[in-house]
Amino acid sequence: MVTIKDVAREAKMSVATVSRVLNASGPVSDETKRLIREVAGRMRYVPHSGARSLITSRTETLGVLLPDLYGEFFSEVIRGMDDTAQRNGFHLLISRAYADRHGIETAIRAMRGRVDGVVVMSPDLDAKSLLNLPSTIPVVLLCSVPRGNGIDSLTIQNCRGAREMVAHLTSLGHKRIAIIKGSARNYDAAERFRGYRMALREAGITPDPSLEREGDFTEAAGYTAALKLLALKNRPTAIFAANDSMAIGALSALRQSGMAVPEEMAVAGFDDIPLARYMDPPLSSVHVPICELGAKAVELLLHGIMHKNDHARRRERVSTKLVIRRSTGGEPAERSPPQPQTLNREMVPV
Amino acid sequence: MVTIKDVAREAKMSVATVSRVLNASGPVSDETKRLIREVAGRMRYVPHSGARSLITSRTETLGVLLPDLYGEFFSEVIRGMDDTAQRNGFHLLISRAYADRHGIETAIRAMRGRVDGVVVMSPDLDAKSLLNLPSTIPVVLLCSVPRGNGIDSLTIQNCRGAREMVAHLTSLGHKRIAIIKGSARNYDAAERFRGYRMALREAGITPDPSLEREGDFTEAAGYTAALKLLALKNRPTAIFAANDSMAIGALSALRQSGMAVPEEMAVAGFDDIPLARYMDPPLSSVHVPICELGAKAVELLLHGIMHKNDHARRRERVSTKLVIRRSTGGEPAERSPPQPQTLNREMVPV
DNA sequence: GCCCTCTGTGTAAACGATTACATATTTCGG
DNA sequence: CCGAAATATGTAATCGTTTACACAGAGGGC
Repeated sequence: MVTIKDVAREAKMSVATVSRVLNASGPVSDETKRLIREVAGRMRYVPHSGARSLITSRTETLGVLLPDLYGEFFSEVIRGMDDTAQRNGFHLLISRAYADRHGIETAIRAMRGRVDGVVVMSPDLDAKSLLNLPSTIPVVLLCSVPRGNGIDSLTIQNCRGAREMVAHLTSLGHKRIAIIKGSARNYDAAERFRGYRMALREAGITPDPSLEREGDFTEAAGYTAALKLLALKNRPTAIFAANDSMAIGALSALRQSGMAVPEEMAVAGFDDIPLARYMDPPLSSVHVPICELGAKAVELLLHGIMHKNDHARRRERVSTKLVIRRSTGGEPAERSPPQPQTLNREMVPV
Repeated sequence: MVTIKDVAREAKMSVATVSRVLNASGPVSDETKRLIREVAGRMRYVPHSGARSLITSRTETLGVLLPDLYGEFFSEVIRGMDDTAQRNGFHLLISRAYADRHGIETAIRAMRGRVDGVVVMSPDLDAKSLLNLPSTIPVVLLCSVPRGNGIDSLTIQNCRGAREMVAHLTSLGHKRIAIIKGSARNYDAAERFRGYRMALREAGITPDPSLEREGDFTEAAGYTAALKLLALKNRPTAIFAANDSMAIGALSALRQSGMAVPEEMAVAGFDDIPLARYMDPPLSSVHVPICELGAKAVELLLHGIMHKNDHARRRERVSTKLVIRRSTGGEPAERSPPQPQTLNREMVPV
């Protein structure tokens, strides 16, 4: 492996000068610059990042700690992160970890010295412990309960998004709106549920516990929950699933049971994954700009790193957008005069 | 930041002894061991990986270079990689890069000194340049054209999988089988197309260019291609899409055009993403063990690292599995006596 | 002609770990 | 009871960078 010394020897210069050229620090004559660049390029010299980080105590690497994520969400959030990181000359060290305290602490430990900061996604409601993370380095909490102790955090506007979708359903005249909830201990899930309840209350509807089903964000859970809802003697006329995967599972169950969507049952999801529009019928959903979420998280983190973490703590949220497609129809089972529609509509592409 | 010196001072021992305890190298008295472990734990000492890598010239980090990947594939492959890496005490440095020569070389360059080896996924057929990678470190090529120059490679049994699926369709009596191809310059796509052609030939069917449609692995492409196929005067009776996303797009198009699947048109995909079984009708597909693919890639890489890359080059492939669901039906448009069914069947879950 | 400020370059001390070698102590066979 | 072998610990060199400091020469104001 060629080192800075090799380059210096070859160029008949000292290592200091080579370093100065390559980091554009300090004055160097144009001729020397040219020479050293040429030699370094020819020898394919790349500085050893370990040695560099030893002296500068910067690694130019960001840690990313994720729980078990599936599908679209994972890839999109990483895409956003990597773009922003690369643009700023940073690398991404990615690791999956159990969401509990121990898992996260161990993982952060293991990253110490390898990263300048960490994005932690720990959606578990019970992970109180994040309060006293070994945060000698900047941390950004992503889609996690925003803790008070001075850690930046970034979340989705879950509550607002859910509330808007359910409000849309009530505006269509639905009175019995079921929800398929996300995992019991999941923060996003809890917030979406809160939005659901809020919208019902605002529409003067009393929540019916039999319409509130447990789920876990998988298609299978949506499928099962939908069947249970159909078995009720007093059926709902609409189902709001806390994410698209469950909504798709529900659609599948309804189809098998011969229920017409949206005529007999309206269905809505959350996330707006690319597939949503290719469902039958195309699925109404709450759009989440996942990629942007990752990008913002990294931006926050980089800011924390640049300012040595002594800035006012931020608590940001990315906003969602209602996307109404056919699965929520316009004609609920129990009719009521159609409301004026101010939400943005979108149909299946040509 | 607490260093090994701090620990040594606190424990009233030399750094050498501390290092020996923490790395279990060399003889140390039990009492000293206990003491040092206690002190190190109390002080929350974590060795600086940069310093360590400087002297050991190992980073215990693996680089992963991926192209623009979407959805399931990305997350699954990373899951498999991370599991195996963690189990062996390694970290994952992940980066997206353009698939062309320059992009990959730059990315590998940027990783030098940070990683002990790299998994490169470069599905672009034209990326001949991979031949002379700056491979001072072990490299494993994933889902890429296997190059001859002594780089380990790991691919999917694309050709075989596609061939089996198309053979299944011909066995059902289909004579006019269309294909929606993957991206023109994509290796996996090319192989799947090869399998398609192979199966046709084996069934004594002459390929019809009008039934071979260009695609790019997106739902939108599948949607468009399916519409084009429907517009033909001499329509196919079955559509084989080179991946599930396109198959789903095709299903959507067929549905909108009022075509009954599988009665009027059979549809099959490739990948068997989780959603496949929740389609209407549930989508027949070629199952790819993506997670395992990632795990195997890392295993290969670790092997290369342990053996300092001087082992015989390997070229492995993970095998696919036919999953027949309803979208391929059993009754093609043009009847023929049903064949005995030896393939594994699977229906929508309860 | 002198001092001061630039410019361009080199020397050597960090950074935090590992480890070969040295040293001190104990164990033990004969 | 001696010397060898084994055990336990310390000293210091080393890895590849960056950078404070030193220094030499050039240019310029007085």
